[in-house]
Amino acid sequence: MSDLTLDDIAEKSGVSRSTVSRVINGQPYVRKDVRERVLKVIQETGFHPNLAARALASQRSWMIGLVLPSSVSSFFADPYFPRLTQGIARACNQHNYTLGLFLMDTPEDEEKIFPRVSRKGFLDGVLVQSGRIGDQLIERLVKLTIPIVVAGRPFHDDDVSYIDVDNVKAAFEAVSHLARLGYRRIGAITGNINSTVSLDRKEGYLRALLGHGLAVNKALIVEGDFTEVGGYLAMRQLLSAKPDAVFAASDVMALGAMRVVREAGLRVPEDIAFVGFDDLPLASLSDPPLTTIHQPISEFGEKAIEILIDLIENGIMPARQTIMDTKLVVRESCGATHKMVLE
Amino acid sequence: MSDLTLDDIAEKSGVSRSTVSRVINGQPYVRKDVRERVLKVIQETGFHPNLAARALASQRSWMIGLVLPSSVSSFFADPYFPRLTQGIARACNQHNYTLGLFLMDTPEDEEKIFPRVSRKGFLDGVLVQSGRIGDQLIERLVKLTIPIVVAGRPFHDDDVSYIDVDNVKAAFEAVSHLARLGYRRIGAITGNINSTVSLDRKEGYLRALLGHGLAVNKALIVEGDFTEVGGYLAMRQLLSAKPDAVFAASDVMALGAMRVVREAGLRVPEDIAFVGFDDLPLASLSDPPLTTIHQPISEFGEKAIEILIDLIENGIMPARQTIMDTKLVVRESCGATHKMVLE
DNA sequence: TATATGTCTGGGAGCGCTACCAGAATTATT
DNA sequence: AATAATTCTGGTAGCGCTCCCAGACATATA
Repeated sequence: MSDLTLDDIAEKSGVSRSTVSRVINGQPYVRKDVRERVLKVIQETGFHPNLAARALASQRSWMIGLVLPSSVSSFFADPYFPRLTQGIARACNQHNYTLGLFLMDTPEDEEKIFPRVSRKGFLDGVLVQSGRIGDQLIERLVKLTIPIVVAGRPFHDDDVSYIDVDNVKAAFEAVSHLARLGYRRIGAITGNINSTVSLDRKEGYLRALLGHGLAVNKALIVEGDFTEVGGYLAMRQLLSAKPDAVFAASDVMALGAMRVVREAGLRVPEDIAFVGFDDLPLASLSDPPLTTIHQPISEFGEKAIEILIDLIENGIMPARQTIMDTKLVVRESCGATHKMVLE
Repeated sequence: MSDLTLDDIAEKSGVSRSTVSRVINGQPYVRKDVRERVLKVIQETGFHPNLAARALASQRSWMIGLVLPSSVSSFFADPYFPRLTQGIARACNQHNYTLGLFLMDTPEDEEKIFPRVSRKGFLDGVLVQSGRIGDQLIERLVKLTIPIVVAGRPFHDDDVSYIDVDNVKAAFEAVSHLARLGYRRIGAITGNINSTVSLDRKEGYLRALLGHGLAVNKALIVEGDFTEVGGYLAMRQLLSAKPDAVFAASDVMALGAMRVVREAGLRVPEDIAFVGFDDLPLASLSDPPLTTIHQPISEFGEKAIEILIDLIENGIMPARQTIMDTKLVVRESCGATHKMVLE
């Protein structure tokens, strides 16, 4: 198809290569009729400039890398990441960037991919998902001079631009909601405790207990791993501590946990109430519908890309932190409607 | 970091740029000690060749595009696609290709992205997800001379390399299994009927009925859309036709459908048996565990990439069709174990 | 009319590689 | 020892763009 070059188009439209370049890049200083003539030739021939050549000459690839570290293995177990990816892809399209996907399965993958990400002139910027404690990847990437934005608060957040939701506050609200409904033995199923998300949500849980004069009971806190199975296993453990309500750090885990309750012959929310986190479409479809924290996942991705592009196009500025809002969505699993009916 | 060029490395190791290039690309005709010397300098400096320059000079970008047409809107609704993407990403890493993700939300996106995909010298090859009938995208891509592999049988399958599972056979087996268990009123929840997957699975369903002397009843066939909500709605419609078993064209739809059964106060499999399709992790965790057709999703993606790379590296050969095997996984939702206990 | 200011256009250098070619150095063959 | 074959190395010409500069042309200002 487009084996044509700028010179071919130049010749066909009787101008110089420079002028064609100007037309293609929408630059000023081209007479109107000339511009139209060139545009017409481009249209007719179906010409598209060679991106490799453009990237080499302009030192810009118009490509953004999305890096998902191997430590975040739940990518495809948790619908969160596909949704995030979707938001990111949409934003990239909108801004005419191509999205490169760097999905790492294993730490060895990381070694293999790192050079590719770090090559100068290959990526204009990188969006990295925050991983687990001790993960060196982000720090290594930050050391390169390449523009970078982290999705989710990284452990060393000094001097790194990142975007996150206020997990502490969100969890605080979720658990406070349960406390206000009168639950006294509120359990928690956390995510893998080696990530900031998990730590922050746990922190919110603890603060809420404190704020409502409830004692912290270690037996009521179990670590999950953001998967349904993880939620299931955690809940089996939690059951013996006899919680009257449970805050799960993700909807998927809440669903797994609720399965345990059902299998034990107990009811949600009458015997054990639940609040989840994410507000995936699943949440409103579960039985009973799940009360949860709504995260604007897709917008989160879009915003992340916008920040990154700003960084790319307007240079390195002091690292910027962006915190997005969440919202408690009350459905039936927390027993709020149930309780109101009773009163 | 790597603001270095080949010439810098050449100078530092006292050889010419050509020799360094040979070393980097593992070409022969470099004296052993020279090679080692150069390698050492590369290591020490952390040099990585500029990919844009390499792509321009060699006319190879080492980049593969994964194109998901807007008609496949269920990218994040259905865990199938994330899993597929994972397999694809893994294979790309393994073969040192970078994966470009072209996720189209709307038909307008398609217009915007198409030029980017078709640009000569930008992508070495394209893997496209088969879309819906009338979707022009694949045909447009095929017209370009770029190597292309379609995931899922396209409508016009002449002269296009594609990879798929034998959906007809798989559905046939699933439904035959139900028929053998003695169910007589076997319903079907199909996918959007404008795609080959859906048509093929429906075809398999019909053939199985035929093969077991069961009448085809239009009221027992309802169109879904591969989402849980779609399955839910389809089942509500299906319920009045009083099926004793249902074949759902995806696990996710089966799950939605089973929810209807539960809400109607009926039991699975005693009142209505179910067989799904995909064998997602969800399937073994549902209540009851779902009998389903196992697809090797991740391997499917890997195989697709391998075919594409072969196409890229060894030139255009006659279009190749690859069909992968599926397997019926019997769990409890079909009532097989239940029936055996009764007998 | 002469000069300044602004608008338009083409030429040429260069981005950092690969690939080809010619010649030097080394080894094998007569 | 002379020649042929092979291994090794550097020089050079692009790949297809962008970007800068100089000059042509058009319009505004004195």
